[in-house]
Amino acid sequence: MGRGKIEIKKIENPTNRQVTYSKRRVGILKKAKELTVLCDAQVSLIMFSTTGKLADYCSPSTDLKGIYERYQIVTGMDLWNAQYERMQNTLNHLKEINQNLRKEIRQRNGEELEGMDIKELRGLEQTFEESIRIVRQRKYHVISTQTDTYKKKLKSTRETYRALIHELEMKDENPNYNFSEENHSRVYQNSIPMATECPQMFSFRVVQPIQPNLLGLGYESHDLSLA
Amino acid sequence: MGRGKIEIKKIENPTNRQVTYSKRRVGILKKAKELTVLCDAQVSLIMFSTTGKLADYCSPSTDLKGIYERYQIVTGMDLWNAQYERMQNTLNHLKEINQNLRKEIRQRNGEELEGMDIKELRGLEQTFEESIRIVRQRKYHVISTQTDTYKKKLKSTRETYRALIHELEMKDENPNYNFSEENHSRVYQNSIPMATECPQMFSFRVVQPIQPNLLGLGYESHDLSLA
DNA sequence: AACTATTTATAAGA
DNA sequence: TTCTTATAAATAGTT
Repeated sequence: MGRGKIEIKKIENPTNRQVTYSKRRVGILKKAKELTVLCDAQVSLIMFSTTGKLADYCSPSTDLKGIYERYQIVTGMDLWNAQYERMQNTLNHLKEINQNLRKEIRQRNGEELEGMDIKELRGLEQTFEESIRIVRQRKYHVISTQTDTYKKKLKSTRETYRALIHELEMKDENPNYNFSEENHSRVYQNSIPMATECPQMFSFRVVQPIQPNLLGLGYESHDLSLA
Repeated sequence: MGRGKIEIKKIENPTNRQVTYSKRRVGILKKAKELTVLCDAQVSLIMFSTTGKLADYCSPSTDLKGIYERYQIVTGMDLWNAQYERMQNTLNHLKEINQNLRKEIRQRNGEELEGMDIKELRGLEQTFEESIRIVRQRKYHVISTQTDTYKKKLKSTRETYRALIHELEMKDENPNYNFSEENHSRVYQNSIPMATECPQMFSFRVVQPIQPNLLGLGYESHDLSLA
């Protein structure tokens, strides 16, 4: 339809191609609109030119999503649903795992014991016993480490103090006065309140029998009394 | 373009409308194909007639998914991504929760205690103590219930046995022989092995001091010795 | 972008 | 539906 008939194959001249695209784009859009109005049809038309420019039309009674969904229903073809369903499955699986983990935690909190028989209860009890043993071990380890650290700090402070006293002694150059061993002892005792610079420091005594329980269950008091 | 010019508005006669749709559908599909070939464009055309029949065309260089993805990129419009992203977020959130739950369980198993300070360790220990208390309580409850049940069964069995003996006595009609109270006792003792019909039955003794620990911590042995 | 000769699409009828 | 055909509409090549 024009001055001359054209063969339907790619127009090699880019300018020509672009011009033809512009003209025909308008034409097909008009056709799409007319089809929508005349025949009460739902139409979606999307075009990308070689240069990537988008032109589209969608009949006003619907939208792209609606068209696509209807397309899927009619064709049975699936563009996104597979992925969507896979995600949904993963989601449900994770939720299930979550439920089980929560239940496990609740049982470890001593809840939901109704369904368990004696064997299971004894197993749970033993798990707790083992856990409590490990936690206590760890606790003592932490305490020991901290106490050692503070002991070292204290020792260092004492040595610094002793050095200062010694220096003072030298500077005084008073040959008539000498620190006795006893005085030294007093000085060290006075230095003890400096430990308040380490507010977290504490000594502790463990209320524990000398002989460990021979049954190996070790149900002594594990409370720590702060000095 | 035809014998007469028509106004672009819905064709009310359904037959006419259907005929026009058929003709124009062919026309627009041809136009779409021509546009694709002549201008090297990417085209998607989807049409639903009033009767719901689908007709579509998609340029061979791509597919519907490709067209829609490109459409989304160009328009910035989002057809499914919002939902998709929401799911992805939920998924990640669930994964995170699961991680935390697993960590909690590991800590409750006495693993991963490295980062915890004394206060936290003491808290964990107390949780264990409480849990162990509840589990033991439950365990004793289950055992007591079972034992009661078996006691009742045993009592019932003894009564049945006694009744049978009594019946036998009557039928014998031997006035020279009577069961003494002593014999009765023996009979009951013999009946005890019948308890083996209840294989799960057991009596138990709790190794427990008469006086509870006054500190309220109750670290007695909670092992049960099966009789 | 406008023009216009021609081709193409299609409305109405069969 | 399909074919026919008169006519409207689209558009290729030109300006």
